[in-house]
Amino acid sequence: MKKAPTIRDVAAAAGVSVSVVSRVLNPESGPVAPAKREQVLRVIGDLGYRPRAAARELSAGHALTVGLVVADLANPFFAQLADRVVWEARSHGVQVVVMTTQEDPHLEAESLDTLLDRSVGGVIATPTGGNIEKWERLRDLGVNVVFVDRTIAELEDVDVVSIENSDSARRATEHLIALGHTRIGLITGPASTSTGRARIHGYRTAHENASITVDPMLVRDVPFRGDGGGDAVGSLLALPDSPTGLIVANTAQVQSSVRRLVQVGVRIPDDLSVIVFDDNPWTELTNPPLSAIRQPIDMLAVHSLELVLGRMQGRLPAGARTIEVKADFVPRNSCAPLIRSVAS
Amino acid sequence: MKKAPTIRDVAAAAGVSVSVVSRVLNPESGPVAPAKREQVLRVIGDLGYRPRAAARELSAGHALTVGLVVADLANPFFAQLADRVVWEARSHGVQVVVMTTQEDPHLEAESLDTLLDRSVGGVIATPTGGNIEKWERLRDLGVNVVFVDRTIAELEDVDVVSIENSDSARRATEHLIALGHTRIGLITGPASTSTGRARIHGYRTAHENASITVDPMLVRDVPFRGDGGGDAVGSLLALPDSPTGLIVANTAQVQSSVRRLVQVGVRIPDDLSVIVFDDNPWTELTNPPLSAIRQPIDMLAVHSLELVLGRMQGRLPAGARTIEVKADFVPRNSCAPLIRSVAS
DNA sequence: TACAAAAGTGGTACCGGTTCCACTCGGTCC
DNA sequence: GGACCGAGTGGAACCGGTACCACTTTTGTA
Repeated sequence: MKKAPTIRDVAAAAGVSVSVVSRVLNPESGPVAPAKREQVLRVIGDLGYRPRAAARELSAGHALTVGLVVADLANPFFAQLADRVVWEARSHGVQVVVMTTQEDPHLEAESLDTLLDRSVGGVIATPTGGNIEKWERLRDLGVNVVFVDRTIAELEDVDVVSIENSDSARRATEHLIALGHTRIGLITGPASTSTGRARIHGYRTAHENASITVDPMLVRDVPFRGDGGGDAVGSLLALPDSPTGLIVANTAQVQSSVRRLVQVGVRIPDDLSVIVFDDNPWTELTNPPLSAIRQPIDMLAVHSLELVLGRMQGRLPAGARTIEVKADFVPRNSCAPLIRSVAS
Repeated sequence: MKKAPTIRDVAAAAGVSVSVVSRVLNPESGPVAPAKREQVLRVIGDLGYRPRAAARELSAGHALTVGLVVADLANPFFAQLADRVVWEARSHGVQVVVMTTQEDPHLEAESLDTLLDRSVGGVIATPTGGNIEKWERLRDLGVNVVFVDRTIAELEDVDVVSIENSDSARRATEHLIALGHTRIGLITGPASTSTGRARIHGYRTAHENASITVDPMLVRDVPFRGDGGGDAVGSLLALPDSPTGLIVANTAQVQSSVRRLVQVGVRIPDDLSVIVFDDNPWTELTNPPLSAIRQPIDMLAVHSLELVLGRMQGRLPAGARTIEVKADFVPRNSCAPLIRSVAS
């Protein structure tokens, strides 16, 4: 087991001082005679020298690393987000430390502490909603925070990148209303989350615009983890006047909701028209292919990273920024016009 | 923007030397009087002191970090693997730096260099198959490498965790043979990968045991990325004597293969019996639900991390270890007995 | 009571970079 | 010819921990 060469090894081999080598490594930090630069670069190549990140971080006080804090990589939405963030980061020479919270504020707090130890320059996160003081502390210590997908209302001055949640929910709802549906179920994340609230809001707006009163029983804001989606489906179907349309407005709940629908033998779209939030490669392989709101995950990733890196390099004006990207509605075969079967 | 406290701040506030504080932090490194320990711990709490990882790494020479190098987090298999690895690592107080290769050896090489800069203590990877010298160099520099899912035959003395690839493919094939199928297509990863070869081997073995000769035209080892699966499906169906059974033996190819099958209107299982490798939550929501080989991803993650951490802490005997875990066959409704329709 | 061993403590070199400062050159300008 | 400049260079402090060593104070045992 050999030992990796250090900057002093390089300096010695090139017959110069460490200062010169350092200046070759960071060209902005000072002049080097062209001949010596060549010489040093050659030695670096020969020795296979690479600067140790830890040493650099220690003296710089912060790392060229960003933390990515998501709920759960088993959720394709977060997985794809992580994929893009890692990819974009790489092309900027930045590494990503991934942490998962499983939607648990305690784990989130732990993750943030760990990231702090690592002196990360920034954090991209889908916050659980708790840990308000912790996020503030992070920011006070100079860590650039960007919330993606969700946000925390109590926390001002934080950059946010999300989709137009309310608008997307409104459009999905309008689509079902236009097909004649008046009893539309909504399954979404807890009302304690920004996305949950926004999507309920959009759903309500569509109803108001069409002068339909919303039956509160049709709106289910359920926890992300576990079988929240399945249970919500169960109780919606058990209603005396069960819905003819359903919007599953959170990626984490789509699988369990659809599974339950399949289990109980609901025919889609004959018995129930369904629209789900977040398109992933499998939604078009289900039976029938599901109409979906497609979140531009790439855009979310690109903008988040752009913001974090921009802040880290101090090339962004002060003041929090909010970026909302548009989500597309992708019609497939899971929605049908309402046919009044018995009554009317 | 405040400045985080250092060990010297703590020492000063507690009226002791930095050595004492360091010993409180690392109990094994020396004794501390109980009273002073209390005192120091209180000050640490008050100040919210946390040791900087970079400083620790610099002096230790290696980091409490492992690199995870996978092809692509958009693939549910890798995503879930990453999820479990991150989770397990967290519970051991270790952070994970994730890198993706997109199956490109150049990107892989770049990733390895970056991880080296970070002085990671270990790397868990699904290698592309290239970069043999690079992997060796990594090992020579004291980085503990564990290959998961795949391996590189040319590289000895590397720990490997994988499923019983050959055996799993054999069982899937036998299942179809038992249903009367004799012309069974196989779509799998490139024969340059260990998994590709092993799965082809298992497929062959099942045929030999049943005294069926394998038509080489039925075996398609195609690239992971792009629409390799779809194209393979297309050409298999275009054969004059097209297969009545199909095994898609690689997660990365399942989606595109199934999509193509749906597109061209093949009826499953009436026209074609299908078995796919890797069960993910969506495979039972397709039409029909797909019979699958379920890889115990949790086990892969746990064992990989166990190996890496064990090596990092030097509590594992020398000599490479190979762990193979069993994969289950999950029968669903995508396989049917062969009914000789026209001939015979 | 004597003396060795163990417990407890502080000082400081070191890990491998970055950065500031002082210094030496040539060349330019008055 | 002396003052002044900028390019080019090396020395050394510093970032925040760890670990070794020397030292003092207990404690235990013969």
